[in-house]
Amino acid sequence: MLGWDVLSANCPTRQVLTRVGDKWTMLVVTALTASDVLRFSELRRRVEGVTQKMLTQTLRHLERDGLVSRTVYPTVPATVEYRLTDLGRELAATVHVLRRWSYANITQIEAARADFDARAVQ
Amino acid sequence: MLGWDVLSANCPTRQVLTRVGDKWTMLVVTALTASDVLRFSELRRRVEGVTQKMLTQTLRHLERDGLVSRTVYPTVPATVEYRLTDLGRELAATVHVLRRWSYANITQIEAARADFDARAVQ
DNA sequence: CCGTATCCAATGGGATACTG
DNA sequence: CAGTATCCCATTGGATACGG
Repeated sequence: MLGWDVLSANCPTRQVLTRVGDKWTMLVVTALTASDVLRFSELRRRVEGVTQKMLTQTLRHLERDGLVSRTVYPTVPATVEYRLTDLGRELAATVHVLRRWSYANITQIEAARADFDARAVQ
Repeated sequence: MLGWDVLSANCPTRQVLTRVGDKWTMLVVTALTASDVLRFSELRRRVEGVTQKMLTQTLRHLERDGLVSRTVYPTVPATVEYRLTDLGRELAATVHVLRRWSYANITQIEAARADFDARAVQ
């Protein structure tokens, strides 16, 4: 298949948007962008609010999709490092743009909401 | 507040990622990017699989955030047009990049998954 | 045609406890 | 330290019916 179309119900590219869209993916990618390599516990500290379960799940998904690589060192206790792959860094670049856009426009968005809600009361 | 940080638990910019991340937002934005202006029923046909309820909800959220404008013509039955605002088009540009990236890399991602799953069986 | 309202099933995701 | 395994609640979102 050469021409993908995300608007088609069963286009596999929808899965990418689904993955990117789940609660912690973009935040984990953002944290990894800033630090090159991070251990599990560091990642957990940086992504405020994420639970151990969800961080593990998010990292597994990213690893499965080839976006993050996982390196285990046989120390006691175990040391595990996570970093973005080349493919992951490409995604990170997009996420970065979205994040910058959010920073630049969140004020305008909140103003729009306030305006919308004010009209709705009438 | 000047320095936002999406990694902070209660940074309002997280809401942007939440909004972008819900199931139909990026698809609706994509459809609107391609067509400039669309009626509700046209939008519903283009975004395969979306239900009336979810399309309405997604459009309301986008409208509330100032990303989509809604125009009602007092015909019988009602005619309603949706289009991206200037702010919405900025978001659309980012979504567009993400979509292109998905098209370019979905094959590689699926290969990575197959590889990951094959190893997991061992 | 373009919604709103309701009900309900499925999924997502948090809390907690336990292991190498 | 870095997981895995449950349990369970909250939210998402689909199906259906109805209204302007």
